Amino acid sequence: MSSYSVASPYNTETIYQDLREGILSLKYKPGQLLSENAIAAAYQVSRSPIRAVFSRLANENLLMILPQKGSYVTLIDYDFIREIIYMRTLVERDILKQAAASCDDKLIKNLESNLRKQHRLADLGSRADHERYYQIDNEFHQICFRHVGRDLLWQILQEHQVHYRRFRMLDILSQQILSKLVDEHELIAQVISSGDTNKLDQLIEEHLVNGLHRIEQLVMTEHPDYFYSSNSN
Amino acid sequence: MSSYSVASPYNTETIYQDLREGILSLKYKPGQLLSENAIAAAYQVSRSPIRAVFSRLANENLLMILPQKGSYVTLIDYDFIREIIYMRTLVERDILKQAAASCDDKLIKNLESNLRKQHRLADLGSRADHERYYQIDNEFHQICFRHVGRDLLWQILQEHQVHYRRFRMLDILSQQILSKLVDEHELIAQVISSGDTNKLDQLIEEHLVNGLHRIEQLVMTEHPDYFYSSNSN
DNA sequence: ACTTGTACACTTGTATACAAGTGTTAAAAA
DNA sequence: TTTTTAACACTTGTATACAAGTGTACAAGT
Repeated sequence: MSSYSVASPYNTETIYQDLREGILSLKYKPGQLLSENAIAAAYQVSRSPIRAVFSRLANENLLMILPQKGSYVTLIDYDFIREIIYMRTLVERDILKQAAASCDDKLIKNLESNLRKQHRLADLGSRADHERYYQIDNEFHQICFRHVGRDLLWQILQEHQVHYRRFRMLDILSQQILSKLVDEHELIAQVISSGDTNKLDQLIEEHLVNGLHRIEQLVMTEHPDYFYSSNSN
Repeated sequence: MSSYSVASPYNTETIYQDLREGILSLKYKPGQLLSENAIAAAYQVSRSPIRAVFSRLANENLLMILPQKGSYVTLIDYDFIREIIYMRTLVERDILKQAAASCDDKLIKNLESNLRKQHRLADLGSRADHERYYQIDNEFHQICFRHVGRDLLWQILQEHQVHYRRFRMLDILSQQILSKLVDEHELIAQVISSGDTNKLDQLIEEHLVNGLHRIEQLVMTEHPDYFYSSNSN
């Protein structure tokens, strides 16, 4: 290594995280071309580390590599999302029931703290940072998983549901008003602390499936070019 | 390309599938060293395509690349398995209930056909092809998913539960007698066709969790070097 | 005007030389 | 004998040259 001026300030793992986060946050749009040379130049490295990164992204279905043509950010698979939501509903239902059954002051305190954060952001109206809201929304659910000792499952779900994450991001970004989402979380928290698990089934179902309807009606008309249906093709 | 004698008979995708299948079928043992040069030589290609493959495998947590040291087949994460089984139990419970509710002749015919295959293999005793049994076992569950219109979810679960697959393979390989597994499937099929969904919850739970107990008692003592616990470390 | 063909500027795929870290082995020094 | 040191045979990481396919732009021919 020639000491200075040649070495890139980025290491391969950082570049991978960067690109991945860029795709998941919709900074790189579904369908967009990502060229090895362009990315390599941007990060001041050769194509070698970029190719390793591209291979990983392609393997996660975030990038589609077409030999001799180009590499493109994958479209969001609508059918994929539907199945993930079905699974998430089943899991979340069970987790939240357990949380309600073993609810204590600590859990209530954590959930209320999270809800305050959600309110603070929602109160900003259109000036709210929607990406930040996504994080806090996620945190709400994670608190429940962690409370019943399933933090690892939460992490597994996160890592494996990359398509779902882009869908959620798009859903939140297209929300004019965040308060509706906050209200749903508020309701869930109430049910957990009151232990009234009867209402929970329908509540969770609605909370997760609502997003699917919103996407169907609103986003599919605005960004049909972002989506893809593996069944209809 | 110099026409002949130089080009490898393998393409990169084939090599990837090969190595992946090798790891999942336990042909490559957990903890075993896989060197880029060795694999490259075996497939008569340079390190470049192998590195791409290794990157993908590492990203799926099937290979651990230690820079300047070597690349090793990952150990099976015990805590990971536990969480996957928890999730699988929830999903399978719901799927099988739906299957029981919408049971028809076609479903019964498919399940019985599958069970006959299981019996044929189990009757061979110790001469049975255990890897083949794994496939048929899988097929049994897939039939149920497909019947309720969730074939895509089945595929998603398959792709994402690579650790679980190694666990199942090890479980089946260590079974002296396959008939116990066949009996469990037989019972599940009966419940589906009879529509007696009350027993289903416990049945599925046992069917999936039994493997966990078997591994705890039997395999952990025979192959402790195959396993790893992310919680205790 | 239309068609055809060619050159060129892209794209990813592969092979290879070298960089740099690690661990072992064996020889040399204490 | 013990310790230290140096050489060597590995490992993966990076940069680079070239191979080969694709699409476009533009000019020549019909």
